[in-house]
Amino acid sequence: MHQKRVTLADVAKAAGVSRTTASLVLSDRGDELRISEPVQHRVRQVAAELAYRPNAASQVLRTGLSRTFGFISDTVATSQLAGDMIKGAIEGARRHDHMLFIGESEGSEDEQARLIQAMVDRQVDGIVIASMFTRERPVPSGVGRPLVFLNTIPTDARAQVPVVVPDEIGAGRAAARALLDAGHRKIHLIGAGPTPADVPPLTIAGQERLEGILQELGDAGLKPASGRMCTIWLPEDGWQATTALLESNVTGGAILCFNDRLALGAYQAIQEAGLRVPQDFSVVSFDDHQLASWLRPGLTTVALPHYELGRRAIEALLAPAETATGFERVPMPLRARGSIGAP
Amino acid sequence: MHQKRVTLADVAKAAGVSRTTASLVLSDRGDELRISEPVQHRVRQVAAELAYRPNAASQVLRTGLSRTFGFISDTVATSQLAGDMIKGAIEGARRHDHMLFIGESEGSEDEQARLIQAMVDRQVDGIVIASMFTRERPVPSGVGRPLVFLNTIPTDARAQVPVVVPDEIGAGRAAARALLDAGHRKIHLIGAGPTPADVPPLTIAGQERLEGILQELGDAGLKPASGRMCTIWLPEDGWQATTALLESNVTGGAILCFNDRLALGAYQAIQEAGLRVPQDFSVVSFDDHQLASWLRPGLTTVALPHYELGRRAIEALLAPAETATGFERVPMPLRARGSIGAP
DNA sequence: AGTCGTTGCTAACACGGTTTAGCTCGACGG
DNA sequence: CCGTCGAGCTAAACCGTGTTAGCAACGACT
Repeated sequence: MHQKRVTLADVAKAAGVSRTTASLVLSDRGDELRISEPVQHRVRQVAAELAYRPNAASQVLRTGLSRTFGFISDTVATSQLAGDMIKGAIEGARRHDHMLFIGESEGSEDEQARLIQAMVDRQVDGIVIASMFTRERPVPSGVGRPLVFLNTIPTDARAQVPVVVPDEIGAGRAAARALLDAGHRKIHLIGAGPTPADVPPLTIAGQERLEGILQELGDAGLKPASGRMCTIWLPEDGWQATTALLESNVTGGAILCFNDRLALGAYQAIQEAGLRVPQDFSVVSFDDHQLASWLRPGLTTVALPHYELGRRAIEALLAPAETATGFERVPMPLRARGSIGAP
Repeated sequence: MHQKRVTLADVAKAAGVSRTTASLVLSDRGDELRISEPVQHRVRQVAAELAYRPNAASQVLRTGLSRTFGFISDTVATSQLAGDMIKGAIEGARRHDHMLFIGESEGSEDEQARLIQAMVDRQVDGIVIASMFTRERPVPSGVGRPLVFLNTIPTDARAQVPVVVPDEIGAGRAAARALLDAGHRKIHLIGAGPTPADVPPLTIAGQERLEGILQELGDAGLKPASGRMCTIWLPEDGWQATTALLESNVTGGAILCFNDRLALGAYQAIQEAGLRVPQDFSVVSFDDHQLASWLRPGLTTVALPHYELGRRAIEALLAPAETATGFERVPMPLRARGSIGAP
């Protein structure tokens, strides 16, 4: 049972003014439209006493603005990464006094279209289309609302959609630099490399991380000591690649993994071989998964700024349409822990 | 700029009927109110041709129903657990053709009240109040919409709120039974115990898991071989407790950890002592964190059914008010992996 | 022939706000 | 004494749908 809500008409009646006046006062246009101070005060007081709350549906209907955003991701669950991204989006929305609709397309274009439709029906003020792993996707057409791609690159380069992505190239450089700074010259790659062609398909993150790594090593006149491409980046794959590395008579040096899960596998392989991090091998990776701080020693990793990504995507929705095009690359900060030692 | 939407009036005009007729046909009340078949057909066809979509704001205003739920959690980010719970809630909402608002209170009652207010303003059809770790909380008053507590217990027991929680007692029994079935008699607890009083404050999960464990052991005429309470359940704490256990001259047996993170710490301590899972120690725990499948050997754990929890909370919102009271305990299934061996 | 019931549709109001156009009244200038 | 102007407020239209009451036409029955 909904107890009956207090309406604007109730407030107006109790304050002895017209609905118009009450509306003007409560939307802070009282001065602009010359409502006297005493009347304004009375209206506000009555509204507070009655605990008046405007009916959002009615405001949406009239103004076309819902103070609501939509956030569609392809997968929410695969990683807690998503959680942080959503958290950032919620915070971004909150700052602008908006609420957030959330939806999950599970990678299906049809389901995504359905969600966009449902959101547009509800007059959202903008939609963020997010992916949990960086990849290319077509831009949905005819949405009629501001759109932002998050962690996703439009297939059609001409499409005028603002894009927010992590700076993976910078991250690659940062990871390599961390090892170089510690004095390492023999750097083994786990997950991709050693040449730019050795990258798992469809993953832009892998491609760009490798690009950054090769740049930074190149600047120091170096190349990777070795590289092992993994099609999938789970701990098991990291374990296999690292075990293979150890069996090739490598007993020390630096290992650069393309994500934290591969690094977990590397830790396991190193420990099972009776070797130690960081005394025998220095390890560095990407993502800053929760896991990284749990390992012994703590894993040094270049963090995916999920919270920032979510927040900035919402901000991008609100940018004026002219500004709102082109890429925003969010920096990926290095989280130094205990996994890097001297060579 | 929004291109102008097609309205019901446009459809009616194009089909040569009144708005009323169009409305009746499109809300499937045409037969009931005797609109002839040819007219119905024409209206539907025209609506499809014009890609007519009803304006949700207007429907909400008229009917008071928004086909929208709210989901408020105290923390989204701490764990990917939240991700699955949200995923379940989204799926539950989708099944009933609803959208989901999401909000995060960060544990603040004020912020929670603000979110509830904003959602009620938007005429949500119900609100789920979720917590990421089971605990007690007061029931917000005067919401005027269906409410469900998820993973949270009302402080005031008389409060008539449906509650959806995981069956932690059953989980405790299942974990203990898994070890008993493998033949273990010496079972060491990490995180809580050995007596019911040895539980970290404010955690209902800990209390109930312990209760289940003690019940199951009691049924077999046993007591825990030892127990170490940890105020916080991070890997570091599990490592310390397990290291202490190993230093007390225990060189084998079964370890029952109160969550997967503690179990990670246990793995680390065992490996650093030169011992092995499951040859020297069998390990079992709770949660089924992503981590559990990544460890070597895979960690046997009793899963928190986050997805189910989220889904059922939404279902509970839709249950008729009379039914909608009391607890629903969602079973926690055992995920058997490789961490249990013979004694 | 008049009454009644049925079929097939529509006029008009309601929902709760925002916004535009305009009304009233007193002061003031000519 | 009349016209003008600004201050301070309000009537009424509007957003797009759902819903109630009822109208016109027509055949059936008394």
